Amino acid sequence: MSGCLFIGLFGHGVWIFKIEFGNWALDFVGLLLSLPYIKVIKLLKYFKMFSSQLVQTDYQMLTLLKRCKTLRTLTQLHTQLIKTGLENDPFLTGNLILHCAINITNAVPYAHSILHYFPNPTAFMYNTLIRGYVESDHPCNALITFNEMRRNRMSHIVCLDSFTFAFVLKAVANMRSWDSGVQVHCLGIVYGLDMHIYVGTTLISMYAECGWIKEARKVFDEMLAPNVVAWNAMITGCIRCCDVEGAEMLYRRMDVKDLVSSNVMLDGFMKSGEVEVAKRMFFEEMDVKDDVSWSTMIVGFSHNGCFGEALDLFVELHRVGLRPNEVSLTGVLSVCAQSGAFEFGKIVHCYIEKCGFVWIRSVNNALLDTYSKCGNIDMARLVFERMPGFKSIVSWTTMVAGLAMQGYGDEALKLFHQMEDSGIKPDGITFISILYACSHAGLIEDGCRYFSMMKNDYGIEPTYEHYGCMVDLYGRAGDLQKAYKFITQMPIKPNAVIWRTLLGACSIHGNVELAEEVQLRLSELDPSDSGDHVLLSNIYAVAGKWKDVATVRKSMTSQGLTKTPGWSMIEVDKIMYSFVAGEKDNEVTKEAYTKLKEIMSRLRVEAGYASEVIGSVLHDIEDEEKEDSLVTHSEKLALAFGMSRLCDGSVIRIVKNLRVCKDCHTVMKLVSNVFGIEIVLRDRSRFHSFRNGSCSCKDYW
DNA sequence: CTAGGGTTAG
Repeated sequence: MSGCLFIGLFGHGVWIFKIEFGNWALDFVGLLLSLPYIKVIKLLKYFKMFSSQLVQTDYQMLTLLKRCKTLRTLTQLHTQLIKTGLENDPFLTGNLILHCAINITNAVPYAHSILHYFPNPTAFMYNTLIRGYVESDHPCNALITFNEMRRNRMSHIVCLDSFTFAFVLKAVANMRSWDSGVQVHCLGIVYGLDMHIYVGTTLISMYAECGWIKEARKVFDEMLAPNVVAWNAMITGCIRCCDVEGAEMLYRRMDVKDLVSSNVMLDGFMKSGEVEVAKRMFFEEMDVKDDVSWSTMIVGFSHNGCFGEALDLFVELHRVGLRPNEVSLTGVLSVCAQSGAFEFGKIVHCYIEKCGFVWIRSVNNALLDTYSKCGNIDMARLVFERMPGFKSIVSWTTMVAGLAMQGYGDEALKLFHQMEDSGIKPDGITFISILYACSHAGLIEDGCRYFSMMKNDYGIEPTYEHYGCMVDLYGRAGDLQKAYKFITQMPIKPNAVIWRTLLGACSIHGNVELAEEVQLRLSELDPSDSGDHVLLSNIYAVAGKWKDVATVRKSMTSQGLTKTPGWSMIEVDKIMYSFVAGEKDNEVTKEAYTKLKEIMSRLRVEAGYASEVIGSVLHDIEDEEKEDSLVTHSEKLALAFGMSRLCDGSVIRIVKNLRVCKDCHTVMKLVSNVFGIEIVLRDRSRFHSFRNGSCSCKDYW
């Protein structure tokens, strides 16, 4: 109260005074108020001279404080404060809490203890502490602190302000707990702070984050004078709730647009899959672009599977003289991971080491994922072990998933226990990796145990993906009846993906009868998925039921469904080459075919290979079908091309978008033996490492 | 000495 009056009376000069001495100076205000204006100014001058020593100590302390990088050095400084009797200085203690809660990792509880022992904590201290909890692992502590603050307010110690509400609302948004959000909103109204522009903007973000777009819109519409930031928050909210059209309408209505608005729209178009709109109408038209615009585009391309465009833009970014930031780096690494661009990934890794990005966790996690998805588990392990600072849940889960994909089921489970020991709590995605590890390594009992552990010990509600893993676990192992029973007993209605998983298992184990029943369910849920029809027709083909094959294919044609074209990619000299089955009219493919011919004849002579497709079984299929079955799969072409181009001793790494077929799998095994080379093939479901005539999947995939 | 809107890995 006195502070407000003081500022009101003397304006600017006093404001400087306040900055220099902090809240601590307010104690003097009450004394000064009773004196005439001129005398106050004089007094102030004397006071400044007199207290310059003190100010000196304050600044020294502040400088020291900023140098503290760890909790250890900070506690030393705290001790120093206590020894010199400065511990009751609200300005210094406030800064101590700020530094502790914001700049030092995992030190928020310590900050809280400082506040706890401070006789009359200021609003600044509370606000800072709440702010610290927002980004912590437990944002709910922000709410607890908020309530503590309110209790103290009852005894007239602190006053809630707009900062308080802004931070608390952010915590609520991070927790996605809309009921607390509504409560805090109500309190904001009680305190008359809901119309504050900062609080209002945070309210919009909070509601949108929790999926309450209507409420967000209401706050926005009721704002007296929404500024650009508020508009941007509203547009972002629409995009979060998948309403790109609404976002675009708002964007067009804006009087003042800044760069952020355009970046939000870029992201919106990318998220809704409108890559061309983002590129042509926005990115290329923008007068001013910053690093966020570039990273948004690279990440957007990556999410939409436009790998070539993402890499081009990354190179372009260099060409125009800009430097990639951590976000564009994670984006480009994600492209390498998805496409298996191992060599390109290694170059990005060098850059990361050289430019000091190794300290950023998100970059490290992306790097880990890249090596793991490029089939180089040793490099992935290295990145994981050398990761600076603590390993986040993403780091652990990525490593577990990587091991699982390569078939190291036991090691994946061991790592999971290490993660628990290190105090990191697994979440739903961690369990997907664990269940995946179990199903791909044939660890059925373990899988069941982890599934119940997830529900009972961790209270994680299984999603479709978890159920899918379980169906896969039973199905892959050949217990189709158990898999079927599991589906019928699921507490949620099984979706197409679940049934599709069972269909896949039917295909592995050649169960025509169950496959037909599953197909019936699928035709109700998702009749237009060409993959299902292809799978069913393959099951018929293996069983020799050629008439049924023809029926399925005919019904596909009449529905206008076409088979998803299979592609395979291989990297040679940092260039990605992609092969599509049946394509013949370019030099690269011709080269691949020539080499393949040579390879296959050597396999026939030296390993007695005979194609599983060519033979008597084919005479029942129509001509078109025959041709389709005889078309060389893309992975064989990629293999041949790699063998023709890559030097001896290098590993052949191929990425395929669909699952590898049995014939290609056999060919790869034989090639690894006859030619003495190593092949790493990543298909849609897992990794296959071929060496000395056998595969790491032990023919279990 | 604090604040609201944009891109980040599993």
